Amino acid sequence: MLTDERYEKILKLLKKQNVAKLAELVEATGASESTIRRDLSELESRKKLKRIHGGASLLKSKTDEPTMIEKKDRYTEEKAEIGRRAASLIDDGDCIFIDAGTTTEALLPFVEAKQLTVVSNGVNIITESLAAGFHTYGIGGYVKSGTRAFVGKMAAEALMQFRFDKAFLGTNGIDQSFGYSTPDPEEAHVKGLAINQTSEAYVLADASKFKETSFAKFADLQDAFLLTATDSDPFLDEIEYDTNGKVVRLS
Amino acid sequence: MLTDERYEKILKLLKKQNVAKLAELVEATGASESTIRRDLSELESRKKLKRIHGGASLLKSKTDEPTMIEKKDRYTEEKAEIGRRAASLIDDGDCIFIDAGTTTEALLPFVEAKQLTVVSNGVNIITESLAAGFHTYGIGGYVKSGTRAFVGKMAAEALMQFRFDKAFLGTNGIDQSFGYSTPDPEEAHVKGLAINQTSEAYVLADASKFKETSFAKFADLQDAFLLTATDSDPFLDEIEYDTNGKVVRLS
DNA sequence: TTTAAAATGATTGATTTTGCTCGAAATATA
DNA sequence: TATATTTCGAGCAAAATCAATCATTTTAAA
Repeated sequence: MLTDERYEKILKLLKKQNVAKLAELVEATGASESTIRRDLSELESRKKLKRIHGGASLLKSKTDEPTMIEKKDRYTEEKAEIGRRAASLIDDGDCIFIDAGTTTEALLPFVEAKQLTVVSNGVNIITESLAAGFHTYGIGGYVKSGTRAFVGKMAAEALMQFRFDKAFLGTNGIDQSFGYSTPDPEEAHVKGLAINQTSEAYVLADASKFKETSFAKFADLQDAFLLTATDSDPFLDEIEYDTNGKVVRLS
Repeated sequence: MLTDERYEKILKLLKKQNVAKLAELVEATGASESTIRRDLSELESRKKLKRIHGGASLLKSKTDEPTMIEKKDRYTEEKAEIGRRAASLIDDGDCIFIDAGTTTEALLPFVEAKQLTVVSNGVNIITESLAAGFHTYGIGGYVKSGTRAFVGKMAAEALMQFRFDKAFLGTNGIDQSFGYSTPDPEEAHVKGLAINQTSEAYVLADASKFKETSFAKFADLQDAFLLTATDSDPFLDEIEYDTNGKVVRLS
């Protein structure tokens, strides 16, 4: 049995069972314990699986979503300030789009408007908006497990049916030449469409996103206002100069 | 039994029952009391559950609405049994529709399939399906605040783009002449469409729905299988006779 | 064919996990 | 309140698993 062949078998069995005991893998491959141990070490370093005492398990843990929860804890202060500022832009009776993500999630708690129509591609946002008592629309489509955002063709088509007064978007990178970007092209597409459908677009970002580029660009800097938690940052000044004032400052 | 396997089992059982006694967990895993105690300590420190004297309980997430929780408490046993039965109908690789509502929410915890595609009009269902690691689609549209269900024209159009192996629906009334009905015509419309798009439709209902009629009819009794928690009820026999066997009995 | 390199399987001592026991703490019962 | 029962946590020894090592086999290269 070739080495790669064993790797295949191990991963296949794992996918089937989620976890596998060392003895099971020995049985399935016909190799010795030592070899399987070495295989597991190798596959672990390749990020294909996780070794556990007595065997191995798949990486993706089905039940928990550490990314969302962990992310939420960080930068809480800054995000709250961003949310506060964004909320102050909203008028009673507005029809707004709120992007999926943790930064945009900080917006709704600060909204003062009594009457508001919220459209979102984020499951978490939808839940919050309902709890706040606003008229709420979700765009449909495939739901990404990480960010819990609707993406894909269905999401895009549904989005085309709306027009917004304001759109609030998250981002993963802001770069002077590459513009706004995010890791997933599918999500980037939805963000881009949202910007097309709105009168005013705002990108909400904390300082960790400055001068970063991600895989998929969704807008030029000119296409949206940049909204951050601070008023004085040299990077902000540069952006403001480049875009003829597309930066939100606290008035 | 591997450590991670036990963790999974413990959490799964907890999700199913909300609380679990130590003895139950010992029974379910085959491990000793000491080991389960150690597992619970570990899982508690990971914030996955809360230890209580005699066992463990879920820690309630603040995103759940109080109204939802209250409703959940009632008929819990019966709903769990309905969920169990419905889940047993699902095969690996199926593509299923799950209706919004509390009764249908009891389905997912019992699903054993590894690979499953879930389409739903319920925000709560979408969240659960994601947590369970399934491929998840949401139909879009206006979100009703009470049931947190997508409704309206957008929802209907989105639904038309899918075909299901099985559809699981909730209802508010089952009547021999009026068929299946629910209070909101908008929701009724979506339910009706879902039935059109599926090979097999199942209506999940507890005994409180028998001989009730609600405002808006969404299907005739012949259009779907009736799935309840019991096998012996005179009303079931009548339905079965009227519909030529459209009642699911435990086999 | 010869030689070097890589992979394998067995062995061994170290480490981790497990189940049991027992006194303490919490809960239920009288 | 007092007493009985259950549950808990810590310590310990047995069992399972692990990482490291080394001799042997297989593979590749010269």
